[in-house]
Amino acid sequence: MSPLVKIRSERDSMSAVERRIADFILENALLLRDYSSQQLANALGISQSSVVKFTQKLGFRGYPDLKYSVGEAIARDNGDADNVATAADASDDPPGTVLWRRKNEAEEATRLINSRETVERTVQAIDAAGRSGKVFIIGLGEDDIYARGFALKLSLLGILAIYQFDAARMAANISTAQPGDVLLAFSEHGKHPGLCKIARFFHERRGQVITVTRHTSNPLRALADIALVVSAHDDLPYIQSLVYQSSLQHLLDTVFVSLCESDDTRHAQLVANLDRIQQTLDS
Amino acid sequence: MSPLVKIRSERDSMSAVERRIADFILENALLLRDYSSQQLANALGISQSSVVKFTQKLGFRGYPDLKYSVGEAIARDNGDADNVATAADASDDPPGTVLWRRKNEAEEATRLINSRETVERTVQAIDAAGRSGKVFIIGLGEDDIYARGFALKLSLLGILAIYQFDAARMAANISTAQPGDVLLAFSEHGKHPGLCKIARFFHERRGQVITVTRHTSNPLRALADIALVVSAHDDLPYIQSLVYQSSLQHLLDTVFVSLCESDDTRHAQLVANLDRIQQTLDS
DNA sequence: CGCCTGAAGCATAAATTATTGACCGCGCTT
DNA sequence: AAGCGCGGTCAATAATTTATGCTTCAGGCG
Repeated sequence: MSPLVKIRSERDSMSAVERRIADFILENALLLRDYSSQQLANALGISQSSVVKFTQKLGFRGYPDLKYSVGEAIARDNGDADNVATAADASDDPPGTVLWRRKNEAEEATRLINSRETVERTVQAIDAAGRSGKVFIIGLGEDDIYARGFALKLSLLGILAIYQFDAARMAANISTAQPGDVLLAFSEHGKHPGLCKIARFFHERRGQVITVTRHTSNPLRALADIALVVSAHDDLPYIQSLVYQSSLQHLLDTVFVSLCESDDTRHAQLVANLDRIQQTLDS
Repeated sequence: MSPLVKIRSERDSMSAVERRIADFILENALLLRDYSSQQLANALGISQSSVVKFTQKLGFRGYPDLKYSVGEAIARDNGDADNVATAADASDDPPGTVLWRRKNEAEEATRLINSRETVERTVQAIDAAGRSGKVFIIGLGEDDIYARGFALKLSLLGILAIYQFDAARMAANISTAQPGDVLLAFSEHGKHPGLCKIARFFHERRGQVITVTRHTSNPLRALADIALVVSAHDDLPYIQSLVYQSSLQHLLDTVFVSLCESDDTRHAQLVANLDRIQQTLDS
């Protein structure tokens, strides 16, 4: 039980000195952290032993025990209140805190708009393609590095991933596509005509098209069998760009983790690959 | 800030004994209530003074202060224990929620260990180099895409950034370095001898060396004029890797945003560049 | 190889906490 | 009214706990 509640409940049956101690603790619980039993006694003009006896009467092992309990109680009551409070006056936050909040909002929003089912279907499609076929990946503009990063990760899982950042070359690659293969197309605004053309072409060859775009209605997304979407907003364009990228990254990471955990073989292969890379790098 | 997060974040840069203390506290935070510094020392077979020094290094006033803080942290976590519990086994979280929590912890820890001052100095060094000199950027292994992404961003700000992912070529580039130039070296584990050699060489040419590594003590970091550090942990290696990357990204974003906001000219240039790119892509 | 730095322990000082025993005032009994 | 018991308080002190200074040792570097 909360020590503060306990103190209040017993207050009525206390002696005068004890009651003064009780009142002091109830009123200054926050300050207690910095008080030793001696200091508390001085503050009230009483002896230190009275303080200790007070705590023992209440059933604590001693003064430090009471102090610890009061600390817990305050923390519980405040819950995350003080986080919120300190968060409000942002001036002396560690650097990056504001940005971090923006990112969190966007990542959360992104999580909410991609249903479990969408993610699941994505994972299954890539998994299936990885077993018997190929995964084509294309990302234009700023998305290219994320596309490329994802392609690298897939290859760590033993999935054949073909990455291109050039629409024309990708068109050539795609002519080798088989039914069951997957095309992952990244485009923030989904407006690139070349990319749309590729998606259509891929679709004709009976491949599954997965698009990754901003959460707007856009031509590319309209062509998708599965559409992953990213939410990210900020008034400042350069912040918005960072926020978009981190949400995109998080979405991809989510898919990747699902993929890892969908299958023990893949998982084992990944761990082995990571180890190997680590050793190569450190040498 | 939560002492447990703090302990985790600093764990990497600790000595063996300190790390054992850290692990013990992280694993047995609940038992801490009943441990004096001496008992804790006995449990680990180390000296009591090591325990006290450990707490002081972390910025606490002493052992009781740490203990009190841990008590608060536990209480906060348990405070809404029912909420947490129901949320946890409600497996109908949106996908990616667990990963997101991991990332958040790591990003928070990373924010804590890079002081405002460190970030400021980094920004100023890059800013100065951007005006009258060059910024060299090298990233090996998995860090390369982050190094490259950062180089691209700098160039959007009108800062001359020279990116390489190859130690040998970078060595050649560096021979053109002038005093006042900056070298940004990325390496998760900071153990690559070639990179260290480059950093030393660069230092001789009176350039500022900024390193970005995991928050361990490592040879590369030791050579730095300014050391940015990343904290990231998870039991599963592939999760840890994702978490590391997102913390790294966030750190870089933080620096980038500071850079943007340090100067109106740069800011304007950036906005113009972003617009231009956008139009090019959508066409 | 010698120097330096930092980590860890030992011994000890300082502080905090817990207990003891004495004193006081109050109410109750005789 | 005097004596007695009792709870409450305190000063003194014992016990425990925490903090610090000093020494030693090991690893890195010139």
